[in-house]
Amino acid sequence: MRADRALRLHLAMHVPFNLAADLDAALKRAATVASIADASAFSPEVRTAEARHGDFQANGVLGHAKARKLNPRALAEQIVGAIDPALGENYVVSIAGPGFINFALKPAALLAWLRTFDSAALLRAGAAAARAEQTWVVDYSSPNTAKQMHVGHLRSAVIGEAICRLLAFTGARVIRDNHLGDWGTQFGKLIFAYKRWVDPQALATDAIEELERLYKRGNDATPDGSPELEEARRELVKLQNGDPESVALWQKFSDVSLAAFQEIYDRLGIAFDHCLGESFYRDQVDRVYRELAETKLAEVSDGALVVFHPEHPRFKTQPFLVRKADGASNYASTDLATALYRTDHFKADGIVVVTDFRQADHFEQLFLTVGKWFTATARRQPELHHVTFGAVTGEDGKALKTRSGDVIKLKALLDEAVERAFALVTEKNPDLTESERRDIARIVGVGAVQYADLSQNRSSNYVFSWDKMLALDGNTAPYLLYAVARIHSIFRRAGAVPGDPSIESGATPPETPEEITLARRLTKFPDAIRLASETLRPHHLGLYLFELAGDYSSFNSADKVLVDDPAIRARRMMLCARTLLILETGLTLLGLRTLTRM
RNA sequence: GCGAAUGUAGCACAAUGGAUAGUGUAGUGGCCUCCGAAGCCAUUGAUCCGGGUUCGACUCCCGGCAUUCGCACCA
Repeated sequence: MRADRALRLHLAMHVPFNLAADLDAALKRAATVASIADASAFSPEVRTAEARHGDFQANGVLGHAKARKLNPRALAEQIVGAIDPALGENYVVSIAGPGFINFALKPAALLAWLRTFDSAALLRAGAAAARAEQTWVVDYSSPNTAKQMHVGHLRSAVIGEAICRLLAFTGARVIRDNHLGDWGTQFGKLIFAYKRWVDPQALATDAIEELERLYKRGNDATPDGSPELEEARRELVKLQNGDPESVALWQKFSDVSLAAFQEIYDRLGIAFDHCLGESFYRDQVDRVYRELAETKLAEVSDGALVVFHPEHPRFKTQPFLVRKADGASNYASTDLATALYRTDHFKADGIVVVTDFRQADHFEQLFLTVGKWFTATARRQPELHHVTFGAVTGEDGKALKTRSGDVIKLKALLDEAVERAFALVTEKNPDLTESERRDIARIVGVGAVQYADLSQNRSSNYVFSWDKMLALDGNTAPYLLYAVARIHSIFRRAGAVPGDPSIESGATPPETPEEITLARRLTKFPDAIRLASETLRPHHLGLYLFELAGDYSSFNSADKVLVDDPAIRARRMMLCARTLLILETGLTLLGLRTLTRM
């Protein structure tokens, strides 16, 4: 056993995890060896190729030659001639078209890669170099307290969690921070309403529902200019001044809300490290005002403290309002304090905020301000990313508003998804026990909802539709999970454990077209991870997994796994085991749960 | 008014400046005596309009058109 592990470690040192990155480095070395013009500036630009051109292609020769008035084909030949001969053992190298360099993995090289990366730990070890030693804070979900989570809250939670898992897989220490909307003017109205109309019975049975009712009633009862609004404002002042009764009520609202949110998070597989909402920063904004004033970044305009950015076409006149004229803070104040806390306290190298695109101006102004502020005060500069997505709209194209009455609660959405999945699994697999079918329905239903958001990149608006969100055909969670279940089924039938080295030991290199296509796809996993994590766009991984599942299905239809020939059986078992490993690893990275039968 | 995002087959989406723009769904035609047909194979069909940059543009730049959103004390 120990010898076997040592052998695999040895192999891992000699078989690169990310083949594209390895080829890129090899071509740079070759360019130096060949002494091409400006070799140090040569960027090979190796990327995954379309299958008909091989496995990887280098596009960089064209640009390099063009810029220096060289013949691109001749330059390509020069570089290819200087490639380390050892590379030729693994790839068929060719020059095509105006000067593309193509690399096609030989079957033996495919086998070596598949043999080497045979566990989740090795995949993780291969990917973890990208962000080793880095700390990233991810700010996502971030609902307002005293209201239920509705369909509009889904995207931030689902996309944010997938980004957390991708960052962690690529080596980062990830801090999940739920930046709750738990402070502000709405609490004056809520306390006002609570004191008059709370229904203790309702509060005991469904607290968040009752708080939401009270908030709506409080809002309706306090129109502009009314004495009731004045009363609500007095309640807010009492809360802000630390009146014990008010603070106790506010704390109760927060506790009730968090408990309700947690039920949703549990179903989505989300566990926050911190829930540092706006209230957490209420004592930290004075320092922000002081520093922005001292560094002359902020000025007083119409009584408010604002920041302008003279170099920016729009923000030279559109102010970033960091303190209201009445002296109160707003979300710019607390977001600035939040950026400071994440940088100073968490030592963040990167901060990711996941919200809908309507807040793009705010975050652009925030990041510009933070950059100048931290420069002026000689602080570290974390990478700042605003990850946006389109708003959820109704069929009419209008945004679903919180107060419009017909919002869809997240709890109801998940329930409906699970019910639909249950009906489907019952139809497809009536022999399973009800308990098994319930378990499967939870994974398939919730996964379908999660994957609906993760399978597309769109920053355009998301038109809400039950049918679209819960679709079970095509590039969807059920299709991916079905592939997983079928692979498990083969191992059950064979009485074998996926990944057991003894069933793969006699494996020969892939031979049939379907085996080769599948094996080639498996080696592209590192590139999919790289792309998804660098761009903070999980759909790149989702699309890869869908293509992998498709290649597996074709293989599964064309090539029988449990055949008598031991070499063929071993290599097909290995292909099944690796497909399973990468599908399960990838789906987990997207935040989905997987299953063994469905 | 200023600004941003989006615009790809009937519908829904993909394409990190690269080679003949990929997929799903719907349509059409095949495949269950065969490890799970929630599947596989084949096939029809598209870059909003007009310029420009580039060896090469869905992608970058300029000008339109359409949809959605933002723009001083909500978050």
